[in-house]
Amino acid sequence: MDKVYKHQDVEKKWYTLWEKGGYFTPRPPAGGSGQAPKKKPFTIIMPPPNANDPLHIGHAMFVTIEDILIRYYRMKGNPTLWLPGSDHAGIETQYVFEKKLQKEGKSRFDFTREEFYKTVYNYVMENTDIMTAQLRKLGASCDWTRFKFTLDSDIVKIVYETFYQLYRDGHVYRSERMINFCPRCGTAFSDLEAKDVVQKDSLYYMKYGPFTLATVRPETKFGDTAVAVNPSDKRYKKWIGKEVEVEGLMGKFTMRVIADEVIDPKFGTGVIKVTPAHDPDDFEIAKRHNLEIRRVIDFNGRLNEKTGKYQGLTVKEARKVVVSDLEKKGLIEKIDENYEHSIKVCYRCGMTLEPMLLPQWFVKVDELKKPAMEVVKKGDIEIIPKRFTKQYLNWMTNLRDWNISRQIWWGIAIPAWYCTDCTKIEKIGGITSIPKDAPVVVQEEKPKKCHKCGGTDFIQDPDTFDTWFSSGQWPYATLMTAKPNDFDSFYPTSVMETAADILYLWVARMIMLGIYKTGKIPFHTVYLHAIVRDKHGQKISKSKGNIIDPIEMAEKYGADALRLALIWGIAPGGDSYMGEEKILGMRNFGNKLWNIGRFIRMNMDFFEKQGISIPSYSSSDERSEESRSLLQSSSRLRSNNIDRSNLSPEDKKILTQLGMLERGVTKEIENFQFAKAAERLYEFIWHTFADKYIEEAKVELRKNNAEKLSILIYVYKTCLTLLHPFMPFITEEIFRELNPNNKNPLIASVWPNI
RNA sequence: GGACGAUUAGCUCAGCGGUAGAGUACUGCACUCACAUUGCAGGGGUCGCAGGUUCAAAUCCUGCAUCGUCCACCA
Repeated sequence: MDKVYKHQDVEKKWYTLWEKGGYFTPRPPAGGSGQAPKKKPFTIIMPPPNANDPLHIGHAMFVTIEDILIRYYRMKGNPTLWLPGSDHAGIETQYVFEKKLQKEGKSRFDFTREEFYKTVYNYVMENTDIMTAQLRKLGASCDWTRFKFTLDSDIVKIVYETFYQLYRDGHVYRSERMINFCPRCGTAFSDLEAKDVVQKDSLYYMKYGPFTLATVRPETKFGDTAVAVNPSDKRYKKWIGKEVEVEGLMGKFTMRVIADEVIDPKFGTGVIKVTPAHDPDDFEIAKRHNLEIRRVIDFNGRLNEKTGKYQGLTVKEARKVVVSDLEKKGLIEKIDENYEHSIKVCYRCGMTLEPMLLPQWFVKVDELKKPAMEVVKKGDIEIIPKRFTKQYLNWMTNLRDWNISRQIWWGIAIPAWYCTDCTKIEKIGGITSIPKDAPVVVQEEKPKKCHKCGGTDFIQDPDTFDTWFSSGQWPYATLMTAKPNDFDSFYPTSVMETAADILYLWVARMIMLGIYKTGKIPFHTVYLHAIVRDKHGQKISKSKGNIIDPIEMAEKYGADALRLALIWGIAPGGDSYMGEEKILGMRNFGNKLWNIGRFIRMNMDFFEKQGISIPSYSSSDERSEESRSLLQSSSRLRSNNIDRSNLSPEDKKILTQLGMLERGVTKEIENFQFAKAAERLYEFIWHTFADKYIEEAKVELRKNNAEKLSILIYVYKTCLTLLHPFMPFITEEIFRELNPNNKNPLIASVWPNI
């Protein structure tokens, strides 16, 4: 054995051997004679990484955890499937790509939609290759023969079927509602994608006919269609229902005064202007009072032709100009400059979101959420850590209809068609707007003839699906399309392991859609890991410059060291911190492990040269399928050639401790306590086995005590087996060094039976 | 405005009813005989604050403080 473990060569070599050997593909349950009870399949659907960016440390986190589980169950003999994939990540990818275009001085509007789609597709394909190579580097033992992409035609077909079904069942509808629109990204977002930011703004008290009212958005005044007060507000009672005359920037106009319960008399002066087209609350008020809805801001974030000389100004610019003009006219009474409130910004680009009216497709969640809550309440789906159960249920309770249409090109086109003869199609600020009540045909193919007017020209809905609408179907969509019978064999899956911050965005939707489409839960257990932080506990982000590149770390210290460092010292669901020193420490552990192997190998060589035979102490490499039953039925101590009475107290002690370790590690893995399992192994291997037992054994080895060596080999090999899920490469390499003639690699060895 | 989490050794975190733990950092000694990516030895904490329950509390309860996360349509 080399003096130093060379992880670069070893990792590449073994990954190729494993993959070529077909070890990642699920094998039928053991028990050739058909006597052995069939073991339950163990399945994880990999959260598909976005196909637009190389992997970051968070990906390395889920790879580590999932690979530990997968390797463990595979060694236990369960038919084990880990299905990999990648996500087209609509908005994310389009954003990244448009930024790239911007650098080249271009925009998406320089392309036709088809060209754009094709260009992004090629870009994504290139990235996918990088991404899958990186997953391999980290040791992910997933089944590449079943790799799926969210835009694979068979996946898209299933996404469409679900959409048709939802539409037929009345769970999907098209409607005009106030949505969060990002003028820079040019698309609407769901509520979850709108980030709340608290900031200080000016609150303007402006004169408005006989009233003074407070607003932070004077620039929207051109869209006002009423003035509202609280019905019980004595100050304004006499005005309710009356028309008032208001002096404005574009002359005098009249405005109706209405009363609505939502108006807080304590806010400002107790009077508000109602701007239904640009404020969600005002929109609701307008619906109750049948007010006119007048849009004055376009989808490009600029004021439109209804605003006279202000047309073309951005919201920000317009606010300044409008305020200064109002001041000139003496219409501003006072300005509170320290008004603190929260606004919604685009989670992607940080731009202030404009509440806008645009017809959108929605999933009605009322009926979908009921069973999705039930299964969690009843424990059919267990969420780990437990505290997220409450969060999940709470969120579900308050869940509102889900906007699933996005005004972007990169994604799955919505299969809906409108007859151009009986529909008035408008282009507003780069957005194609189709009226909310337009007759729609929901199907994949372009319809031939309009049932209403007989027209033959149709336009497809210009929008694409929210990425989460397709990834929300991932567990069943993948299994229905990967290999024949996969769905029957592996659905519902065992564990959904993912980051805690997408519990709502993704997990909740998978549960709702999974139950709706298949009648079954998509997975039994949800295991949520928290975010990886840097060594100071800071959130990792590009802007902070504290990025830890997992691939760089794996190249420097080895994937094994990185993997162990990632799960080291964290409670389930607790935040993980990651510093280079930690990886270094784990690399050192690997070095220790390697040197124990060298020590044993050297002694084996020495004994063999002397012609001393080493008794076999039931080594795990010989646990073939045939010997499995033997192992299951009898104690390993009795199944070997060692006379138990010869064991020294130290031997008995180490074997007892080893037994405890086997039980401990097994229990911890099954309880998702990976850090505990790893710590037990670390402690035993280094401080119990190496520091104490081996040191004591040296005396006996010098006396050519072959039985001592056989116990060393046995304990060590067992450790390698137990450690394999955590550090697959180095354990596999040492294992081979100790058994050069054994064809059966450690990845296919049998987990110690307990 | 709600909900949840955190507060333990210089740093990052485990422990969650029974004599304070890990990694890392630090100090001293030790390199022919597996490993200096090492070994041996050691220093370092009234476990955020204040009450309470208990024979016994980092650990359970109550309140407070600070930090963080999520949720919520308030102009």
